[in-house]
Amino acid sequence: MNQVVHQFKADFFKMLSHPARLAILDHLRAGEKSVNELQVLLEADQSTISQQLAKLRSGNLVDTRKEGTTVYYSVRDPMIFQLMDVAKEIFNRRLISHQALLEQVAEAGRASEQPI
Amino acid sequence: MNQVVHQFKADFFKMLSHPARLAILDHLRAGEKSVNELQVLLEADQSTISQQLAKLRSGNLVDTRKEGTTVYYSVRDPMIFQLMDVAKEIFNRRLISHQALLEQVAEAGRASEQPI
DNA sequence: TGATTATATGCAAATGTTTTCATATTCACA
DNA sequence: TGTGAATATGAAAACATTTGCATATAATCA
Repeated sequence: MNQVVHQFKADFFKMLSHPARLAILDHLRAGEKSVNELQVLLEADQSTISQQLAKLRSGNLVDTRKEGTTVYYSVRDPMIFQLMDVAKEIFNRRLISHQALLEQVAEAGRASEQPI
Repeated sequence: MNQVVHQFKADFFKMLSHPARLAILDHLRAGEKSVNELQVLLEADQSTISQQLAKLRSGNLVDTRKEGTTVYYSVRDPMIFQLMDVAKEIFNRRLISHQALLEQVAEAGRASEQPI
């Protein structure tokens, strides 16, 4: 396993290392969504969503379909969901300590709830 | 799935978004390794390895065991390998276009081979 | 104790990512 | 054609990560 391949894989995981992108992918589990729908679901502004989508596109994680002025996004390979599910399993097994998560949740409760 | 959880998961994937950290984890598949062994395997300098290990520690991905002045690292939850294997599968299915990988490999061939 | 080996940490420079705001493009329809 | 709606892009500021170097700690051994 050489350096180039590891760099390549690192770039792939980097795609998944932003909360908005994970949220987008989660919403796409149910099927394709338009930019506007995602914008509403994530409560983030248009430009932010569009730029995160651009990243997902550049990483070939999503496909697009245009209908009039509306662009629909969908995940290219549903196996990405399997990956996310394995990650979820790892959480459930407390690789990341329960404590740390609780602290973050408490922290978020104290601060006003923020959109993406 | 709220914002805090997505942030938490994003941080987790971020752990895997660096080539040196992925290389370290791959080497740990075979069992625990000392910092020095990893240093040799990755051809990176001591401080760099140590700081990447510090990240993996802070993310609770690895455990350490001290023996004299030597510190041995091992992965805490082997399920992380399952995650990496699913990622590999996704590559094999060409989620990431074969073309892009070839370009990067060619690029790396042109430039002199670099350590981590 | 002093020297040596193994590992960790602090800090500043270099680099990369994210956000925000403004503007551009594309399509539809009056 | 002109206007509005949906999406994309550019660029600068804010922020985070990575690297390299110097130094610190901790254990071993002469």
